[in-house]
Amino acid sequence: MARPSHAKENLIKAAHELIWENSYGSTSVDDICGRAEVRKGSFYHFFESKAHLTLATIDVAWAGHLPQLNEIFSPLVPPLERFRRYCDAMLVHQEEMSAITGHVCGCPLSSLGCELGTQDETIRAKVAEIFAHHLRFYESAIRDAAREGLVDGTDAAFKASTLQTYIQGACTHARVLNDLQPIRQLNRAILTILGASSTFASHAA
Amino acid sequence: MARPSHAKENLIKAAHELIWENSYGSTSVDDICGRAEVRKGSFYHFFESKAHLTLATIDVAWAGHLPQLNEIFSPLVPPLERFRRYCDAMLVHQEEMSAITGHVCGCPLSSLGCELGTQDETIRAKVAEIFAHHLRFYESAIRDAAREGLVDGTDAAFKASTLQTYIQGACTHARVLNDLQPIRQLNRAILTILGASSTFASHAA
DNA sequence: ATAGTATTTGACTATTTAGTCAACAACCCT
DNA sequence: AGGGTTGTTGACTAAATAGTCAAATACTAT
Repeated sequence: MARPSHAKENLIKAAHELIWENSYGSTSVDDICGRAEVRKGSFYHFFESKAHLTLATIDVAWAGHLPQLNEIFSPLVPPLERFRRYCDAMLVHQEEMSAITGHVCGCPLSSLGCELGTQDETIRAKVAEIFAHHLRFYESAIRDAAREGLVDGTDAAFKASTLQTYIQGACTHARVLNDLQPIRQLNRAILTILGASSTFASHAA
Repeated sequence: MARPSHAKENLIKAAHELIWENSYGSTSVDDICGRAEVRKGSFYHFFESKAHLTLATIDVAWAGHLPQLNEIFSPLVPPLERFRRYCDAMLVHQEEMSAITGHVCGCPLSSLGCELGTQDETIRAKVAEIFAHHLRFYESAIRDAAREGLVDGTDAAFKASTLQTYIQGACTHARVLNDLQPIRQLNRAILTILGASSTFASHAA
């Protein structure tokens, strides 16, 4: 063993930020090394390529995100409030990024998956896999809401995937419009899609 | 006047295809020239830069798309059928692209806007402007549907923007999953969002 | 202390990139 | 027919790009 180093994590953090804020294509290895304050030799000591670093970036981001999802979508939380908290957290997150970068950045996974979806199958598949995980949180919240009579429970799987598509759309749209409005409307739209009256939203709050 | 040429339109067509199928960042000027069978000198005779060509690409695509929108969303078409036709046309289009390229390609405008949203303000603004045009078609269809008692007409503007967000999400999601399913479910989801029973869908068909 | 190992470094290559330019060629109009 | 204008060409530059490598360095475990 030798020489403790933060280079690897610095590179992952820098890559995540730069790709999220800009894009995969416009972020060079030199850019990443620059922000991470790591020389290029070290980059290739830890990662085979830019694509491999990007995969690591996704893994690390997901590992950091999962505990939050588990907390927000805990079965102890009333089902519709899960969505409310989820939307709140997303808005806070987007507002922070917007304040830092001067742009609405949207969902890093979504943007990356969209950009590379047709080009890098490994990255596309990993993004898709993480989306599949999200779907389970939505679906279980919908079923719990149905059990409490808050929403219609028929076809929870379809409703969950509709929600996911919508959430992804809100992130993309917010980025394109450079406007947080779609994120602000997220919870209201989710309730509309679920067929729960928007009264539930304020009630849960 | 001198020498009629197809170089300009060939370049626009090639750029549109390559950027849609891959991405802006991974499409080089040489790639575009290659597919258009035009030499690079000619490229720069017609366009200042790759970004300028991309803007032209958006303009031309929109000019070609507008007549179809006008037809599909004609006030002579029953309002909910407008959405059905719109979804049908989108599915056909996506299936074609998928057959040609081997990938689900999603919405070229959406992908481009997402990729460049934080980097090229001119392109972002143009994409946003075209989205704003689309919104009017949705909104007017919703109002017409409300007048016929097919949907609840309160907050047509909110419902239209919810639809747009959803549609954009479906395109992005389909691309990331490399699966046409979100597009196939589009009409059903739209009816759900509008609060029209899905019976209307088959009725309209 | 020091041996061994993981990390760091900066200089290096080879390729790709956007963009330039001056000479040349084809067409339309008169 | 031929002049003027527009389009074409390919060779050119300069910068950016991903990725390599051998030598140097700093830490840890013994």
